[in-house]
Amino acid sequence: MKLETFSDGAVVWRDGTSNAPDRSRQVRDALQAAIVDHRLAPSTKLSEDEVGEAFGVSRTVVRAALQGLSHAGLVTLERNRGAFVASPGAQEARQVFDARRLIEPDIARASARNYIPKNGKLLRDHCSAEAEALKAGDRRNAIRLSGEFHLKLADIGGNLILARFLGELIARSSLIIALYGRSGVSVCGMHEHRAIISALAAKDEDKAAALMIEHLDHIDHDLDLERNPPSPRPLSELLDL
Amino acid sequence: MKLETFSDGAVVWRDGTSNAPDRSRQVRDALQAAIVDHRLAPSTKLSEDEVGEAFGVSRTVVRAALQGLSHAGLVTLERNRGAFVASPGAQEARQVFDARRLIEPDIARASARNYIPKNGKLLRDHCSAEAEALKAGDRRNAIRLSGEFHLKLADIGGNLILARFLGELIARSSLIIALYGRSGVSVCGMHEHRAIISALAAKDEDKAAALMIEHLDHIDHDLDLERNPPSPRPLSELLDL
DNA sequence: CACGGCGAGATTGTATACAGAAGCGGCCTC
DNA sequence: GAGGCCGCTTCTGTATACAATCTCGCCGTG
Repeated sequence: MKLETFSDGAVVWRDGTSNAPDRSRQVRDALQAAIVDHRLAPSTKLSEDEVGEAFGVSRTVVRAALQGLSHAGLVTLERNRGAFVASPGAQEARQVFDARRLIEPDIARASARNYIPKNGKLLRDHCSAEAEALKAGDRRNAIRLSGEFHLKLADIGGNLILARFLGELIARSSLIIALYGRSGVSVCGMHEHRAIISALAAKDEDKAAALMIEHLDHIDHDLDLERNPPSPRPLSELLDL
Repeated sequence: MKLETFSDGAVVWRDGTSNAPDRSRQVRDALQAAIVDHRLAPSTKLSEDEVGEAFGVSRTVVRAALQGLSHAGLVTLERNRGAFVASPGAQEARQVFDARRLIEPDIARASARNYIPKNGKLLRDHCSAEAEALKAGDRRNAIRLSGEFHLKLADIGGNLILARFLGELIARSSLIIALYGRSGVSVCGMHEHRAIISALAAKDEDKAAALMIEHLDHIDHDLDLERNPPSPRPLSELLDL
C-alpha cells in the first residue's frame, strides 16, 4: 500500500503502522508499548542482539527501532555502550509536564471546536474500556488507555503535529509516573475524562481547557519529584510478548 | 542526542554534536542545514548511495541520518521508494504555524522570566550577525540565523523539550517558506527580533509574548498558502560541503 | 494507435561480517 | 593485601553482500 499526497495539501499522512509490513516499526511499537506500560523499567539495557533475538530480526532492524525511540525520548543511546530505557530526572519530568500544560488546553479547545457527535461516542466507548480495565485490575491496559484518551483528543483537535508531540509527551509521562508516581494506579482520574467529554459535547472551549488543566494538575500532584533520586540501576529482563 | 543524567536530577542534555565522532549525526546535520537554507529543494530525492558517496560513508550511516530527518518531518520516507525532502502541503503548513503560535509566546514569557544580562548580549550579537548577513545579501546565513534566534530564545526559556519541538517547527517553517513564501527574503523582520530583546530586558513577559505573536503573524502573512500547488520538482544536486 | 503485460535495471530492506571501543577479571608489582 | 596494568570478552559502529521490490521502457496485441 502506498502513501498518497494530494495537491491541495490534504495529506493523509498517518504513520504506516497498520498495513505496512515494516518490521522496524513493529519492533519500535512493541518496545514502546512495553516501556509505556512499565514492563520494561527505566534504565533497563536494551541489547541489540537480545532484542533482535526476541523479535526474530537482525540488529539492523533493531537499531532503527532504537534510534526512533531515542528520538522520542523513551530510550537513551550511549555511544559504544548501547541503548537503555530512559530514566528522566526530576527536571526533565517537570519540563514534560510543563509542555503538556501548555499544549493540552489548546488541544482541548480545538477538540471542542471540531467536536461532532461521532467523536462523543468514540470517546465514551474509550472511557468505558478504561473503566473496565481499571475494574479488572488490568494495570497495563489501564495505563495505555488512559494515555490514548489524551491522544484521541489530539486527533479530534486536528493538528497532527501537535498530536505527534503530545504522543511523545504522553509516552514520557508514563515513564515519569513509573519513576515518581505515588499511588501509581490512579494514573488518570477517569471521571475527569468523562467531564472533559461533557465539556466537548457542550462545545464549551473554556471549560474543556480548564478541566484539562485541572486534570493535568491532578496527575502532576500524584508525583513526588523530590524524594525519588533518579533511581538506582535495576536490571530486569521482562520482555514477555 | 545524548542525555546525561546526574544523580541529583540535573540533566545536562547536550546534543553530542561537538565531541562525538558520530558520523550519522554529522550527515544528518549537514543534510538538515542544506534543506533548511534551501540548497536542497522540497521533493528532491535523497538516494542512499548518492548521499553516502557525497559524504564518504556507507548506506548504513546515511539510512540512520535519513530516518532521523524523517522523524523531524524534514524528509519523507516511502517504503521501497526512498527518501525525499519533505514538501509540506498547505494544511501541514498551517498546522506548523499554529503550533508555533501556541508554543513561542510561552517561550517568550519564559525567556523574559529567566532573562539575565548575559543573554541580552548574546542575542544582540546574534541580531548583528543577522543584520550583517542580510546586508551582504547572504540569504543562506540570513535564513539560518533568523531561525536560530528563535531557538536561542527557547534555550533561554529553559524548557529543553519545548526547545527541541521548536527546533523541528523552525526547520519545517523554512521548508514552508521555500514553498509558499512571497518575498522570501524578508524572512524574519530583524527589527522585531530587536524589539523582543528589549521586552526581555525589561522582563515584560506580556509584551514579549505579544511581540512574538505579532512577529509570527508577520511571517505567516508573507505566505501564500492558496496559490502554490505543492509544486512539481526537478532533481538538483547542490551539496557543496 | 492505444493499452497492458513483461523483463532488465536500479534502489531499497535486511542480514551478516568485520573492526574498534568499553568493561571485566586476572595477574603482577609494590 | 591493595592497587594498577594488561589481556580477553562482549558489545556496538560500520561496511558490504544478497534478496525483495519498484520503475520504466519495450513489445505484442486488440
